Amino acid sequence: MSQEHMSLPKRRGRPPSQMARARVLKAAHDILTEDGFGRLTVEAVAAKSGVGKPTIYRQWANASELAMAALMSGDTGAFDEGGTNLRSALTAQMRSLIQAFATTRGRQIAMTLAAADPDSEFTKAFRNQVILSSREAGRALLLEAAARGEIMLPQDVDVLLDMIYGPVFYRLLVGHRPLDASFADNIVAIALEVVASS
Amino acid sequence: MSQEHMSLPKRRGRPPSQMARARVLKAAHDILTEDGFGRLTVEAVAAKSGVGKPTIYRQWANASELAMAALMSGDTGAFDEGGTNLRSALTAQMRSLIQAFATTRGRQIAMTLAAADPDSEFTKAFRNQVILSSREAGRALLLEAAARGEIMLPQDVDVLLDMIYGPVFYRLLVGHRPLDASFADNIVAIALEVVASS
Amino acid sequence: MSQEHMSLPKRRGRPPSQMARARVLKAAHDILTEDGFGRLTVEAVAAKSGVGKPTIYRQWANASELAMAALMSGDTGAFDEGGTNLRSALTAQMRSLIQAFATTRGRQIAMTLAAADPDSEFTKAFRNQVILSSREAGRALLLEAAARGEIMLPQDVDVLLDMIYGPVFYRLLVGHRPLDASFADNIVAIALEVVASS
Amino acid sequence: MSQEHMSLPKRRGRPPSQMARARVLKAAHDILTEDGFGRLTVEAVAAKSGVGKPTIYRQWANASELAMAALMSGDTGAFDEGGTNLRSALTAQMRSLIQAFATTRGRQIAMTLAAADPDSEFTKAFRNQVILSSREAGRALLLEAAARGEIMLPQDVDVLLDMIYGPVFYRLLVGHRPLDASFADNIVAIALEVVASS
DNA sequence: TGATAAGCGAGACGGTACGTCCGGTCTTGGG
DNA sequence: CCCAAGACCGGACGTACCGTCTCGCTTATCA
Repeated sequence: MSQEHMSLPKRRGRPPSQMARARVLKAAHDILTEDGFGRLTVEAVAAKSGVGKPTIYRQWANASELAMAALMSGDTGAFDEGGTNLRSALTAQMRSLIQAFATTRGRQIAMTLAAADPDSEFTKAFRNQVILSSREAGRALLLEAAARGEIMLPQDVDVLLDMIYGPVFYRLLVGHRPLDASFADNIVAIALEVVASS
Repeated sequence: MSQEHMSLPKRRGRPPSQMARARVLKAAHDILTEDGFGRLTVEAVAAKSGVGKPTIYRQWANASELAMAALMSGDTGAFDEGGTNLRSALTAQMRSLIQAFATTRGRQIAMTLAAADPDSEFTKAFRNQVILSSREAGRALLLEAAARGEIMLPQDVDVLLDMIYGPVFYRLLVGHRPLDASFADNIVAIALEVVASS
Repeated sequence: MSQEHMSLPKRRGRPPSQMARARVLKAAHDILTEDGFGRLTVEAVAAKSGVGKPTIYRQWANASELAMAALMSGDTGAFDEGGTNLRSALTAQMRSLIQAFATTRGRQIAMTLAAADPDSEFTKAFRNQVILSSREAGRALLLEAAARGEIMLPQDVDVLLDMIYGPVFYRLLVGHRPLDASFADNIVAIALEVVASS
Repeated sequence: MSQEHMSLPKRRGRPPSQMARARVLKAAHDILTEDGFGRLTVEAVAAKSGVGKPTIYRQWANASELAMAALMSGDTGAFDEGGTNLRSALTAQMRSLIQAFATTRGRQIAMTLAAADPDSEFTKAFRNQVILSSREAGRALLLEAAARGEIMLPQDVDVLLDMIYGPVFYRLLVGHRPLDASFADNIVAIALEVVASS
């Protein structure tokens, strides 16, 4: 009696082919990793996947949305949470994040986000799943530690979170300094100084 | 030994036209502010400026470089330094920076940077002049204050600088939170906690 | 031996809808007269008629056949036979024919015929009903007059008929001279000179 | 002082490539003879000729114009004028004409003409060069014979010409009777009856 | 009277071709 | 020797239709 009102649209007509969708995402992902964002054209994806261009355009409005879908499709969003206390957990997460973004893929994610229509629903989903999921995981770690009384959070946690995760994208996009493990460690060290309770 | 390093090649033929260069930059700037980065094509700039495409390609390798040149051309890189002590100076600078980037122009700068070849000399100049100049100004403020004994800097100042300036680009690119004056103030407040000397 | 050849298959299942057929032909006819042959696509007919594409393809193999069916559906093939003697009857028929073809519809008939598969059974029916019916009516008039002894027919009447009716399509297709009533009269005059008996 | 006003445009910029033009026409001609008018697409011509689509569209507005250009390019418009007197000359011309059109090419010419925009300048040139040149040659033959006093022309020679040349296109397009040499002979025979002077 | 079979609309599918935009290059005549 | 103009070839765009194929629904005949 609970989920009877769930979406049972029973739409007429031939349903969209899940196989076509999967082949498109696979092809887009391959092109992205092999040739880069600049080569991810709808034409190339259609040719590589064997799916017609109109079929692609039926689901995605342009190459940017397709790129976001491909980047999301093979992404769990999970991070190694490496320990019980805040410092080790946050450090593990930051190292994992930086390792994930310090590759070609990281730059492609940045380019994709920069090129995307910021108001599209697709873009919002991409932001939440790919960009902000780490930020939310970090927020959870901080809130738990604060609940345990280990730390004192500032009134505006969002700013602190941006100061932790923003620098990763800053270096990724600007490239003035390397993205490496010691960068992760240093950010965590400074952040923990801020929330040191005493 | 004085003017040997001067550039007096006395090359034969007609010299490059400074007027053509200026018209191209003007047209590129106008297109950028009116239509956005996506419409800044060499074709459109040539048509609007009345300059031939080859003339454009002689100076800039592609539309990205042209966009960077246009964005640099009308940019002094100067910031209002609003006071004598660190907090007011840093706050004034951050507010000024955020005000400058919290517009369409800011997003175009991010898109341009994301699309540019990261190894190009042009891109490096753009980074230094448009992106990193604020960061270097901030570094100067911090170093001066440390020299006065007002603050204690961490061993790696670069990380602290990235935690101050990275969040601006993070919000600019990701758009999850607004870029406003209170954001500037909050960042400065947290940063100053880190460097509090006692 | 009487109704064995009748089509009484009494097939099971839902019979084809005569209403769908009528709506398709109506829509095709409307598109043809409003937008021309180039706009007569199966897609457009389906959309305008509210009939599904597969239903259309069940009866007609392509847009050409559909166009021919639409052009045949509103066409009686009857001509005003305006008099008792050969000259007036032939003149009346030619004037009527030219009036019928000297419109947009005439050109569409020519385009349809040119685009159709010449070996299709559909095309043959279209030719006989729309193109050649006038020629056969003319043949009947000539044979009757010859039977009355008014004229002398050449050994190959087909060539004479082609010389009477061919020029109409010639001008229709090539457009070098107008299709008007005096053209009808002049053709009849020359044709009658040929068969003048004495 | 005479041809100074001739077209010496001295246009700036790179001139259109005659080689590209020739390759396009060659490819179009080959496709026309090998696959037929229905397969003559701009896409296919571009692929076969190695010329870019925009280059093709710069010269021809659509596939029909391209087909007409290809059909004109390999066409001298000359007919064997087989003799000194009217009957043999006209017979030779008609046989030659029918032989030229009683092939696949003939049907393609008809289809091309039917599909073409009747008001385009291109179409007019095609009509004059490919369709009506034979008619004008026939007019010349008749006028010469009339000048010699051999025949009596009707007041409207155009109608007579249409009755001679129209039947060829009639049979070509409608296909109800074969296009052969005896058809040519019969048409000439009947036409000469009309102009018999006595 | 109820099963079952065929036709129905809707609509996605893989495709082909369209006509256009822009990229980056090349070739002119003119300054 | 550079400039403007402008055509070149090529790659990709996003759209229109093609003709085919599932769908779930409707309508008829036959068991």
